[in-house]
Amino acid sequence: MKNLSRKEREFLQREQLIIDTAKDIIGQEGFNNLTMERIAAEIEYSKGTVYKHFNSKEEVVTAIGRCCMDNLLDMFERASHYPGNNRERLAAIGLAHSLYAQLHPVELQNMQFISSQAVREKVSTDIQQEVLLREQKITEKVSSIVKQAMQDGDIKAPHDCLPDAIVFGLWTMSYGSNLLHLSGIPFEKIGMCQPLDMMWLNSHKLLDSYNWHPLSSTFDIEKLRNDILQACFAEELKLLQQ
Amino acid sequence: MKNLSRKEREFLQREQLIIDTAKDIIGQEGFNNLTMERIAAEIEYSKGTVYKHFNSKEEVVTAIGRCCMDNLLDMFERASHYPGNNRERLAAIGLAHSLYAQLHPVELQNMQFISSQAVREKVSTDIQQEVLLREQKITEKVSSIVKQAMQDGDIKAPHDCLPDAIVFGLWTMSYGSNLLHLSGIPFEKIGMCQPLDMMWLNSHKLLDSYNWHPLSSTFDIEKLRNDILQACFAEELKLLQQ
DNA sequence: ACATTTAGTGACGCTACGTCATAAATTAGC
DNA sequence: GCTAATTTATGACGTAGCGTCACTAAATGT
Repeated sequence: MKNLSRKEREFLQREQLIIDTAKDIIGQEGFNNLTMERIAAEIEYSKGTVYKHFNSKEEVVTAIGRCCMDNLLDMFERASHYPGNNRERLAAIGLAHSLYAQLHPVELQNMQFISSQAVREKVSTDIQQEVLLREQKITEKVSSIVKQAMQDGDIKAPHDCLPDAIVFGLWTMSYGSNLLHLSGIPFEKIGMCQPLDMMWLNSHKLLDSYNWHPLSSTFDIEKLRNDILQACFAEELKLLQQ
Repeated sequence: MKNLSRKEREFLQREQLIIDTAKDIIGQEGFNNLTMERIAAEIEYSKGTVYKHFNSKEEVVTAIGRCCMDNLLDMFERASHYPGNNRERLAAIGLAHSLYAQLHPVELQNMQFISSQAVREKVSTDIQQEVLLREQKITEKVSSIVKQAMQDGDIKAPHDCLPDAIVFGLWTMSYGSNLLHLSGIPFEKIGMCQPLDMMWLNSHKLLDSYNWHPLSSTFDIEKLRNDILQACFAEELKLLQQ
C-alpha cells in the first residue's frame, strides 16, 4: 500500500469520496436523483473528473455495491468469531445478514439494483469481477463453517453435494427474506409474522433437517439469538432500537 | 367484459400490444434499448399515444411484470391441481416456479427489475397495487395448500404462525434460488451443484423439518419430480429440452 | 351537413449522459 | 528559478430520450 505515489493515493482517496458522496445522494434523494453532475458538484470537481474514475453512472452504483459487500463481509467476519459451536456460529452469520438488512436498507437496495440486467449491461467486466469476488468471499465464509461442522462430525449423514446445498439453502432464504423485508409489503397487515423472525425459525428448521447437531430441540433458539446479539452486535442493536 | 364499447375494447387491445411489443424489445435488445419512441415505432402509433396508456417507461415495464405474474400464476394453478396429496401439490408449485425461471428468464429479470426502488419511485400507486394484488394471489395459492394440509392433519405439530412460516420459507428459498440462477454465476465451475436441484432438495428438507407427512424419507423425491413434470408440465419440459 | 367531442400526432423543451478540445497545474530538465 | 513537457481538470458541446401540449384528424351526435 505504501508504494503508491502521493498522486495515486489522492486518486484512490477521491474515488472513495465519489462513492461515499453518491451513496449519500441515493440515501437522501433516491436513485433517480443521482446524476453525474450532482456528484461532481458535491465533491467540488467537474463532471470530467468523475468520468476519469467511472465510465458510467452504473459503474458508480456498482462500486457502491462493492463497498456495501465489504461492510456485510465485516459483519460476517465478526459473526463467525462468535464463541460457540459451529451451528451457533452459522446462526450468528444469519443474524448478521438480518441486522445488515435492517440497518442498511439502502445498501441492500443498491446490491439488488446492481444485480439487475439493466445495470449489468452497462458495467465493465472488470468491475463486475470485483463484485463477483466479494460474493465468493461471502459464500466462502458460510461454506467454511459448514465444512468445519462436517469435519467435527456435527452433521451426521454425509451426502454428495450436501455442504453446497446447506449453504445454498441458507443463503437463498436469507437473501429472499431480506429482499421481501425491504419490498415494503406490510406483512403484519396481511396477517403474517415478521419476515425476519420467520427467517430465523426457518433457518434452524433447515439445519435440523440436515441433522446438524445440536438440534434446535435441545436448546432455546430465542436465547441463542439474544446471546449472539449481545456478544457480536451490541452496537448495531443499539442503533436499531433508537 | 361485453359491456365495453368498440373503442374501449380497441384501447385495451392496444394496451396489450404495447406490453407485448415492449417485452419483445427487452427480450431481443435488453432493457437499455427499450425506449418509448421504439415502442411507438414498432406498434405504428406515435409516442403521444403510448403516453395515453402509460405515464412513463417504468410503468410499461411494471405492466409487463404484471402480465408475467399472470403467467406464473397460471402455472401455479395447474400445479395446484396435481392429483396427489397436499405435500405433492405443494412440491408441484415449487417445480412450477423453477420451470418458469428456466423458461422465461427475461420475465423473471423483469419482475426483479420492477421491484427495485429506482423503478418503484416512478410508478403510480395504482399500478403498484395491481402488482401487489398478483403477489398476494400467488402467495395465497401456496398458503391455501398449507392450510389444507393442517386441516387434513398432514402437519402434526401446530404452531402459532406456522403456516406463514412455511409459506415464507418456501417462497424465499424459491425466490432466492431463481434469482441466483439467473444471476449467471457459474455454479458448476465454482464446484457447486445446480441451484435448482439444490432448491428441490432443500424445500423437501424444510417440509420434513416441519414434520409434514408423508416425510421425504418415505418416498422417492426424484420419482415425484418426474411424475409431476409429466403430469403438469409435459409441454414446458419439451420446450426446455430442445 | 355541420358541430362537437374524442383520438392521435410529433415538434418542442428539457435533462442528463458521455466526449473531447482546451486550460490549468504539476513535474522534469537545465 | 525558468521553461518545456506532461499530467490532470474542466465545462461546453453533441446527442438521446423523456414527457408535454397545442394542434390536427377522425369519429360521433344532431
